[in-house]
Parts: sequence; structure tokens; C-alpha cells
Amino acid sequence: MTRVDKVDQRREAGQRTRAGLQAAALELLSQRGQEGVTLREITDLAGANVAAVSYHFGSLKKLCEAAIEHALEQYLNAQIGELEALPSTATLQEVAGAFARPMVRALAAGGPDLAVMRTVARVGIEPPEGWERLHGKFDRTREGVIRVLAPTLPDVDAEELAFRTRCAAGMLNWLALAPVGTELATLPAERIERHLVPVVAGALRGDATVGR
Amino acid sequence: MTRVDKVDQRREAGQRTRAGLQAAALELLSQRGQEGVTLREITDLAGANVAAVSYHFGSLKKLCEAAIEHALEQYLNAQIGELEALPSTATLQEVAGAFARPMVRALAAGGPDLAVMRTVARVGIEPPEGWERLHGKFDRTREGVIRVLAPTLPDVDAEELAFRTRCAAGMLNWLALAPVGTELATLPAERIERHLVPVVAGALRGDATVGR
DNA sequence: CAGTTATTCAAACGATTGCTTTAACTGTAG
DNA sequence: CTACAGTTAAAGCAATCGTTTGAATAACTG
Repeated sequence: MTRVDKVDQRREAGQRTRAGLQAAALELLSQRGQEGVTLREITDLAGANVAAVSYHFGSLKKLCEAAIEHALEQYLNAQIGELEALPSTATLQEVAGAFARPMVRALAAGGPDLAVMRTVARVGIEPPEGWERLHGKFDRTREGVIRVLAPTLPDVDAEELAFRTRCAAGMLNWLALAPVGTELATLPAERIERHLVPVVAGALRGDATVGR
Repeated sequence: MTRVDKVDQRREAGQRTRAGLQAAALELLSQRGQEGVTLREITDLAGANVAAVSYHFGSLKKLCEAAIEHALEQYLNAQIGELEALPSTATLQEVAGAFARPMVRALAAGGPDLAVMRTVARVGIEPPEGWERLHGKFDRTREGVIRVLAPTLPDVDAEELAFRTRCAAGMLNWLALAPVGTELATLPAERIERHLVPVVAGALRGDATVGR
């Protein structure tokens, strides 16, 4: 052990409380939303002192912003990763699978992963004022989805496809927040996916049957 | 004007502030949810005195409960009305249309009607504790939906159908809360319905295509 | 007229609860 | 000894919240 190691240990301890605060904030944000969390709840859950928030983040608001921003990054990266892994010949069900998979995984995993998805979903129902930047990030990912999706649904025009994509995304977000998702979460990931993919794909394809 | 008329006028005025308080509460509940509303916000919006809440409802909590309960009744009645108006030979798209119509109408109408739907949707993402009774009402309506739906989708088993119904309901609720719904709301009701029905029907039918 | 009833109102109450800051305390390094 | 990175308990201090009170109004009742 050199002397530098001990300094590093202290620095790492600092980063650990910092990360703990952020994780605790995320968990509570996912349950109660931005307006429903209090400083003391977060510090209690993180096992840290109230002053640690000022020290590491400056204020409660900045801590929440950091936590939300980080969650959104995680989600978007997962989503983009799934899309880029698709072959260019992907079928509708494969695209729907890639689209739903981050949520499916989070539901099955629970814990911090699910907290990420719940928080992202909450951002999605926040009125746009003050959230323009984050909502913009959603938009850009949706464009990527539509690009991959369009070839599998040549009969659906672009505007319609955009709308259906938002509906499908809304459906997934709903699962993150509503009790039905909690029930789903008791199943293993593959079974969740087997249930979900046909529904997502069906919503994207639409139903054009006339008569029975 | 008899003497009784004047008494009635006073009584009616009382009922008017009562109704105004409930409407104001509903509007704010639809925006911020149960934990986000304050007594003074409600009374300011209603143009009433703070004490009027105690006088007419007993407490803020009871006022909120009354507003939420009333909203839920309105929603369920609309939903049930649509279902009962369906012919027994209804197609999938007709059932999907009936399922979606209360939300479509509310989106197009805006104002108090939309506040009703938003509030109901918020109840739907509330954790079940303390809301068992209201969540139970949802369940009973869903059973009615499934009964009507089942004949149009003979290939989908009951459990799967229940799941898809919840997904479809979640999608509609998402539209009530998210910005995408606000965009939709600029269109007239028929156009909203034309966009929405194929998506709802598609989600219910599911997609079973293999390959492209 | 005196008394009752239904409603509204301004004001104050009492209390919680919140975020942030401060100043003191660790242990390590130069 | 000084500087630093991190942590802490305590206090500051203000905002806000739900509820109650007691008076005021105005119409009816006996």
C-alpha cells in the first residue's frame, strides 16, 4: 500500500456515497416523481448525511436532474443498442422485440433497472415545459426506430408509423408504472417477451380487417 | 317569487360552489395527482373561500375522494354505455372503437371531460394500496370488455386476451397523460378515432406473422 | 321582533416540513 | 502545521399547509 492508495480509497468512498445518493434518488423518483421526493428520504435511503447532497451535487434539484439524466441515458443506450443489433432484414416481430426488450429486461430484473424505466416513463408524462431537452432525446430515438421499422411495414405511411410508435412506447411505459406491470414482473424475461411482442407488433402493424 | 324560491336560490348557490370546488379539484388532480394538489390552489381556481371545503366536504381529502370517485363513475358509465350499444355481431374494429371512444371524445372535447380521463388514468398508475376499491371497479369493466371481445378473437385464449386488454387500456391512458395525446387533441374526434382504432385493434389481435 | 338556518368570508392557528448552511471533526498528505 | 477531501450533527429560517373560528349576510319562522 503506497500513500496514494489511501487517498484513492477516500476518493472512491466519496464517489460511492455520490453514487448511493444518485441511486436512492432514482429509486424514490421512480416511485413518487420529481415533486414527491424529499431530501431526507433520499439521504435516509442512501445512509448518508443531508449535507452530502449539497456537497456532492449542490442542491436537491441538481441531484434529481443528474439522476434523471443518467436514467435517460441508460435507457436510450439500451434502446439504441438493441436497434443496432438488428439485421437489416429484420422482421416486424424482431423489430418489436428489440423495441420492447429494454423494458422486458427491466421488468424481469426489477430493482435499479426497473427504477430507471419507471423514472423515464414518468418523464414521458411530464408536461413539456422545462423538459424540452429530455423530450427531444426521446424524439431522436424514435426516429431511429421508425427508420428500422419502415421497411417491414411498407403499407403504413411515415406519419402514421410515427404515431403508432408513440402508442407502442406509451404501452410499454404504462407497464412500467401500472400494477399490471408488477404482475408481469413475476415472470421470467422470455415469457414476458412472448406475451408482449405480439401486442407491440400488432399495434405497429395495425388492424385493417373489414368485417369479421 | 314565493318565499321558498329564495331559499332554494341560496341552496342552489351552495350547490354551485360545491360543484365548482369539485370541478376545480378534478382539474388540478388531473394535472398534478393526489399528492400534488393544495387546498388553496383549488379554492383559488374555484373562486371560493378556503373554509368552503371544510363546510361542504369536511376536508381536503374527502373533496379529492369525491372528485376522483365521480370521475371514475363518469368514465365507467361511458365505457359501459359504448359496450352495451354494440350489436352482438360486432367486429373487432367495432369493439376497439367502442373501447377507445370515451377517450377519443375526451381528447377532442378537452376541458372537464379530459380532466376526467386524466384523473382516471392517474388512478391507474397509483400503487394499489389504498385504492383497492377503485381498482376493483376497473377490473369489473374489463371483464365486460373481454366478454364482448372474445367472440371476435377465437384464436386468443382468455388469459392472453385479458393481458392484451390491459395493454390496450394502458395505451389509451397514456394518451390522456402524455404530450402525444395533447397533439392528437388538436384533431376532430373522427380523425382521432381513425388513427387510433387500428392500433387498438392491432394490439388486441396481436401479430402472429412469421418471417416478413 | 327574536331566533334559526344556510352560506360565505377574512384571519389566524398551530404545526409540519422542507432545503440549505454552518462549523466542527475525521484521517491523510506534503 | 497547513491543506485537503469527506462527513457530520445541529440549527436556521422560511414557506406552506389544512383546519378552525367567529363574525357577517340574508332569508325564513313563529
